Amino acid sequence: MSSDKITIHDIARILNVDSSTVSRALNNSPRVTEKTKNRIIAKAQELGYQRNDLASNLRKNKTNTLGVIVPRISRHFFSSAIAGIEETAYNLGYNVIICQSLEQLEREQNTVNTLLANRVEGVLVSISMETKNYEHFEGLRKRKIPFVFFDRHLNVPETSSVLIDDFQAGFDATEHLIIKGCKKIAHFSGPMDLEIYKNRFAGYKAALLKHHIKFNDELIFNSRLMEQDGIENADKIIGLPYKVDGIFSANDVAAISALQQLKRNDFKIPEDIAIVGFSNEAISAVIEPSLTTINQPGFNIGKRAAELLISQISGNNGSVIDEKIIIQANLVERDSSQKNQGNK
Amino acid sequence: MSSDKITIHDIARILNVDSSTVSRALNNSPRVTEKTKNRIIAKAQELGYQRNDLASNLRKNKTNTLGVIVPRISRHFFSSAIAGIEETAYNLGYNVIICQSLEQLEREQNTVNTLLANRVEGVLVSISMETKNYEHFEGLRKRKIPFVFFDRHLNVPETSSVLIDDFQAGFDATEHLIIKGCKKIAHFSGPMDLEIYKNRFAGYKAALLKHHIKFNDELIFNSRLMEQDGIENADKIIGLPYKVDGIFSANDVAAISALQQLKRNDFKIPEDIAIVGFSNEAISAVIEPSLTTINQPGFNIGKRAAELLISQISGNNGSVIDEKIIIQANLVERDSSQKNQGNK
DNA sequence: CTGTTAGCGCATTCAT
DNA sequence: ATGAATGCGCTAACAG
Repeated sequence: MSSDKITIHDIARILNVDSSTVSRALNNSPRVTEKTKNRIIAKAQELGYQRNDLASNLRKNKTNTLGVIVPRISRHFFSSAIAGIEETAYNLGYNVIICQSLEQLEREQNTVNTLLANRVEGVLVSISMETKNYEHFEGLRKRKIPFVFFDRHLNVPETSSVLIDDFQAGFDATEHLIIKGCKKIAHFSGPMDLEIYKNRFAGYKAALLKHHIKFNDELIFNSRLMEQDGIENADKIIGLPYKVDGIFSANDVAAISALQQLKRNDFKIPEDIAIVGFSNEAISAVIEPSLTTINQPGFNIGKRAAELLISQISGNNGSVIDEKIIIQANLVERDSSQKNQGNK
Repeated sequence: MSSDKITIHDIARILNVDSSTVSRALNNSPRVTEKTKNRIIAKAQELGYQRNDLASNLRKNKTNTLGVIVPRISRHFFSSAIAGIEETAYNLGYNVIICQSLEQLEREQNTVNTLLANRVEGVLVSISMETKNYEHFEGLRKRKIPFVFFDRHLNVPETSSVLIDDFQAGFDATEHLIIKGCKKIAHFSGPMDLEIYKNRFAGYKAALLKHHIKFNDELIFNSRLMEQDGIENADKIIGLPYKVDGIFSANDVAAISALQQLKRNDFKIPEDIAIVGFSNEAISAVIEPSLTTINQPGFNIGKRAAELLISQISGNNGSVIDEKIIIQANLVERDSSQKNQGNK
């Protein structure tokens, strides 16, 4: 009844064999007779034996575990990325420990230590908004634990990243607005320490340049792109002496709250103003038809990042250690002419 | 340089003390002189020592780890719940291992074993759509590992659950439509093995009864409530010989895809048809103003569930072991008169 | 094919 | 206040 704490020794004693035989049998070693193997497995099942992975991993000095650090698990982009990571990890026999930094550097540092203490064999990380340098990842390097950045990265030598092509996405977004006829295009930008926001901003500027539209510093609204920021940005836009006719927002949260705030002030979207914002699969499924979005392929990024990391762990990376994998984001314009939606 | 594999023995050797002293010092035991303690801590830091939690946990027979099983991490309700779980766990010094069942019973069974092998001290679970009985949780019970269901639960004796009041939510949703003037209200229901769908359906029927509207079996569309199901449901509604004027969908995914499909077929929402669907914080933030939603407080449910579980682990549950905590969901009607949105 | 022995890294009892 | 000895549960090297 009480199947509390059954060990291989318990099984061994009952069956009059040695615990090492039990261990071998349970690990399906070829060095045990089919007959005893079956006896052992049957008894183990009967007693409800469960291997203690702590002990096993300690002994083997191998955990088959990856660490993941994301800013916030409840952001859909990250939970999709985790789903992608898990799929790859699961198929390749790895477990995953997930940690949140909650956008705080200090917590990010702590999570690295937690992962280290848990002897993960590799780490996937998307840095917090507060993260400016990679000191706290040096411990991983020293211990030769490979790590791969995804989406939000730092330029660390000999470290790979899996990224969205943010420059291109920013360029596409802005050009899309220009082609629609917009002349005064505002940009909601994020912390410039983060490559992704820098690159999106660069894409914005490049598109203006290409189309001979003068860059206007007044139209750049820098913030942390939270819900409240979008509202405030919208208010500022409304307050400007001239008319803004387009917005390219570097994320969806601010884009959506700005959109709602504009509507509350009787702006018509997109007649008065057109918006492009980064988004993700869930939100873009329900978003306003008027809001063009750039799809962030979280699942694929997670998948690719995990594949890359595991290949580095296994050492079958043909000298490619400082690789940047660039994944294209898709500009998705939603309108009622889009018929063929939602198939599988 | 190579801070590979530093153990307490390494530190002990260098400092000419015993490893047990190092262990004590590193655990801030009062049984070591401040002086040696400082020397040890300094040296540990210098060498980049990191405790091996595998060994530590094995020795202590204590992992301070909770397991979480959810159907799919990328569904916002679940990732919010996980965020709530993590907050509580983090504050109380617990780690969390997250597993996905991907709605498959077999994977759910496997995850239980994985968690068992990892010697978690408690488990939080939201069951898959395929789960009909609790055999595979018996191993937890036998090992005296407490587990708590959240959101999707089974009636297991002596097991607590943290739930949304689905009956009430279903009732509110349906009554809302009736008060709006709807007479022919369709219901998109989910698998009836799951309590949540059963209860939402019961709430629907109760509201009809209260308002003397005859129940019509033809208006019940049972499915797994995926995107494609919503589209198919919408098509069926369009094909009916009489006019449906309201829909109560038991989840958001099907509600949204149905809504889009109806629009594509020139139905006006909500003039032709009104919809209430369960939803979550992210989606309700961007959802059509015309679509009334029922907010699912994922974060709070996760938080409460984790608190309950940890209190059971600690044994300071005053004999309350089979508790049902019911959390109210909020009906949120979105319309343009809603001014004061998005404030922190 | 199976048993014996050893030790992964740590925390803890008991001794001094 | 510190050291010595032990074992958590498991796997692996070496015997036989």
